[in-house]
Amino acid sequence: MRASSYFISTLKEAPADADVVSQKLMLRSGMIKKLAAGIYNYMPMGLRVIKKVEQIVREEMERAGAIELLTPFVQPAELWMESGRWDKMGPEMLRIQDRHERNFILQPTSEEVLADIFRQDIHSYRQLPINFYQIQTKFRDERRPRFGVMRGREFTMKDAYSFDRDADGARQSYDAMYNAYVRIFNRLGLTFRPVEADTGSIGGERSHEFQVIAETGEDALVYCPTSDYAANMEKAECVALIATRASASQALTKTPTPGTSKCEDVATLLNISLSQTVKSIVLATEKLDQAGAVLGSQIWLLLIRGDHDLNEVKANKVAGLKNGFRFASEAEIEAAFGCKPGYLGPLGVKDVNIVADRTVANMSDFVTGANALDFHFSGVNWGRDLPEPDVVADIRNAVAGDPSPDGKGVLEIQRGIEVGHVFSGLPYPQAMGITFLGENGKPQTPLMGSYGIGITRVVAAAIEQNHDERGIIWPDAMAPFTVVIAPIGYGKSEAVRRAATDLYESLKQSNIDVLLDDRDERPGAMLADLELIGIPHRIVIGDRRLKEGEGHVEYQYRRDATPTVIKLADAVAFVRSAVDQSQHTALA
RNA sequence: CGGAGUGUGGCGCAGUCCGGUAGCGCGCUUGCUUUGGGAGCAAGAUGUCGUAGGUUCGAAUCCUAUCACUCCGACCA
Repeated sequence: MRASSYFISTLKEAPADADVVSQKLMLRSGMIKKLAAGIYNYMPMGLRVIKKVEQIVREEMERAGAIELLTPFVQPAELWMESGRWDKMGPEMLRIQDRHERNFILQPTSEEVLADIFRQDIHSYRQLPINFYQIQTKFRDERRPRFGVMRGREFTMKDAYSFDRDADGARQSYDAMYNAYVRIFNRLGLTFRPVEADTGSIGGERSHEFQVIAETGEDALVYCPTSDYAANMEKAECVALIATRASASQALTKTPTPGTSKCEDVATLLNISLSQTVKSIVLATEKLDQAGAVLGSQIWLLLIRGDHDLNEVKANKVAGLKNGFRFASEAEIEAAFGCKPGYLGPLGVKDVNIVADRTVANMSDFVTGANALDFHFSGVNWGRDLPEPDVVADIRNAVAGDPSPDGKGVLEIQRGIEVGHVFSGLPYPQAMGITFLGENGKPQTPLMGSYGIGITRVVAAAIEQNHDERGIIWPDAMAPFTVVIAPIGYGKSEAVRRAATDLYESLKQSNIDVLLDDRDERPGAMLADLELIGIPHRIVIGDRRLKEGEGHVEYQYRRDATPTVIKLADAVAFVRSAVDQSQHTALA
């Protein structure tokens, strides 16, 4: 491609509303242009990158045996009512009406439509397993779109849906997608980590997220450097930090702690470790009668060690809290504990369900609120001072230094950007009453899995992970152009023009995706543009080097600090091997 | 949705408090010079000051409403 007949549109300053580096660089390099909140034009340079990601995804989906199709962006509401998600999804799903006031949605995902396709066209176990995928625009009306295409409302996603006749097949389908994802992100040249994930509101049994490692990532990943354990924060299991409860050694003491309601302050005041304190979190659930009317609220007291944080996803798994909970109101707290928040504790409470974190359940001689303003109890011991907790559960967030749940080391935490997610055991076939005929001639329910990759988010995540103060540093596989030829004085020097054009033609013939920057820009402006856009391999051709010996040019990899002088005659071979080499590095 | 803030040329901003007919930098156009890291000089083009209403002799500026956008929080297959 010649730059003069292409469209390069860069900005020196990023628009004021851009706040993350990938968004700024995508806007400045002319990859995207904002059209509305969370909705972007993909400009030519950006679309090239997206197409390259899509191409790799397609190749690996096909290799894994998935079959491409395309479902409409606009879908009828009926299917979503049938699965129950019409009510469940909330305002995040954009609903529209046609001229006859029929309800439609803009698809946020396509489980229902794929289940419907299965219902119409798959009748026999002989047709299974099958896996359909598409690369399609999605719309999720995020409450607060931000970070450019990282959390846009409209975005491009690859979504695949597998159907199997039995658990064994479902496992194989899942593994095939998992392995395809590993291949995809390796080929894209990204540093990433698959982590175990909670299945969340989509439902299902088994789930992994594929996270691109980046300090600016929104998700916290918990992993064990000495084993293959990795999970996201919501899911990461926390074992009890105290193996067995020590016997009581202190007397129960009511200690004045005026004006100190936080665990940190109490620990400082009493000159004890924060890990000797226990914090109280009060939740409420509604008691309903059979008609669903609210009879009253049930109060729950969750106990977490002072230096830990509550994990609400885990709390949601505790029996009795599964159907949703809320934080108790101040009035409810005063009614149940006879005290304002800040000095709450599990001693002497009635009609409160007490849930202790695994670690808390094994603590002894600990400190909690005394349910009296400005007082805490110290030397608290289970069994002696209060009954054993009603429930012991893992309800806290992991912290760095925790033992790995596989017993093979110590956990660390890093941040990531979720770019892919695989699920198995989805409930939609049951919800929609979908069956096929099994070998025994009887109807069976297929096992469904779904597998997403946020194509546009991959692009942003790649930039978050790979950039410097000058601009983007694309991995070769996603770069809009693999190689750029930057002639100095293209309009003036016949020698430069000829050398640049010859090299350009030769590289094109070698099937290398090459851009010839024949805009005749001044060198400073041209090189700044090319570095901003992030083309990984660059050849600079100028009279100065051409006149040296038999004629030299400069090669520079985008990450290199200084250029390498090479012979013009060797340039094609040199670039070809440089491109080969960096692609192999990405795969290693 | 709660809180905060911003809308002035393609981008970044000043002007608003204190009303007097719109300005700066970048970019863009033309010419000349320049050409190995975002050139210089000269001449130019580009604005319903988000929108609607009001106050006033006069509104970017004051008042009211409205829309859009952004940030923090909550939320998030």
